[in-house]
Amino acid sequence: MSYETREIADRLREAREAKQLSQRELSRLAGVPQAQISRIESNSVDLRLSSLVALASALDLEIALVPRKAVPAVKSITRQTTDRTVIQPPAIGKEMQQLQKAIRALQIEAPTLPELDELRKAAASLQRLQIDTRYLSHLRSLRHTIERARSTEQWRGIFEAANSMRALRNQIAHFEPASEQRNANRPAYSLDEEDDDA
Amino acid sequence: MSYETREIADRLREAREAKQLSQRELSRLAGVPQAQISRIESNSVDLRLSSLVALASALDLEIALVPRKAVPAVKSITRQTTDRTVIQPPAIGKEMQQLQKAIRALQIEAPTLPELDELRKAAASLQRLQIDTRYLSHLRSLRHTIERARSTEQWRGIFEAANSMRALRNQIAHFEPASEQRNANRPAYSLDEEDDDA
DNA sequence: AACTTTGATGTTTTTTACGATATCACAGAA
DNA sequence: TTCTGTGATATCGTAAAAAACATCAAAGTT
Repeated sequence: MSYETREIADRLREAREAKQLSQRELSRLAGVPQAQISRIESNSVDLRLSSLVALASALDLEIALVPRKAVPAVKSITRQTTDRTVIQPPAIGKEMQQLQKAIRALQIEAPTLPELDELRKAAASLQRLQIDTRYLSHLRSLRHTIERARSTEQWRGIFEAANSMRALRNQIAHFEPASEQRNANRPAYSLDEEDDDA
Repeated sequence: MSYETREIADRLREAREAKQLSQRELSRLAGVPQAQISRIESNSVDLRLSSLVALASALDLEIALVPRKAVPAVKSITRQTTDRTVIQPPAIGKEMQQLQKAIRALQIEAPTLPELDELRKAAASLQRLQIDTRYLSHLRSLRHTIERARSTEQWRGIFEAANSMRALRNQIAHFEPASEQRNANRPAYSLDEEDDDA
């Protein structure tokens, strides 16, 4: 496809990756088949507006028709508002991903669990800090706690996990105060979900 | 079609009308059949991205994927940048439309005429002022001059018309200085060209 | 090594936009 | 009135996207 559509395709992929979603997950959220998403992102189809809207809105984006003159200003605003994600060391990034995955799995299994929200918030809040690799084992055991709780259906474990996670967050925030509020101007949301679909 | 696409369709129509283009003219510019434009504006098709891009770019618009959070800011910018046109008294509006039509006709007949650009600029500049109905006859005779020049191919008439138009503009700007740059709250539409395609 | 996830690609069938063309009613202007 | 431009529709054939599968190789995890 043409060059103007390329940018749109790229923006979609970036947005998806920024939200740490796989094509399949996005597919579920947007109701667009994964195969189609792959083709769209590689700019090999002339997609219909309905598909674009579905994907965009699943990614918290909106389609705007902007006067050419306003494009630079809009880009600047967009950049400002765009996820400024804390970049974690690779090992930490991976582990956080696993952790999110565990939480998602839990959510599927026990969607009504009230502690679940706590857990998600704590994870989101943790995600916003720069985490040193020395906390890797903490994260891992945190995840194990969650997984164990899930498999045994001992929901108390979730409660404990949420507590430990908050404690960890506070500890990191305390020892590494510089990294907190690194994004002073904008709240931004790095990887938190804020609102998952149910 | 759905509700989110409605807005896009509306934006397209607004942009077209703000540029004083008929569906057929836009059709020519964008290479999209008039019938299709009608369907699109009435939101009765799920148009392909390529069509959207074609129309948008003919209308000097660009498609942007904006984070939800940034939407208000972007709207504000867009509004700011959007041609805010003066709302003329009906009679003046009609006459200005006729005048634009005459210029367009001329453009088709003698596209290479160098005075034509002058003429267009003068008309655009005039358009930006609030024109009192007492200038109606001026406008009308201005138009007649242009039409006569066109039919007789006496291109000198164009030159004169451009001059008179500039003079008229200055006179109005002088007697009605308050109305200049009176960008009311409503962008509305009305008439403005700002920059045409070449 | 066995297993899972991810993104890409292929196939088939169904749906739909698109382009071309032709009207049509309506509104203005001559 | 007559003529012209406008926007909305209708029909038809073609092309293409979309949906629903199924794989598959690569990379990662356990």
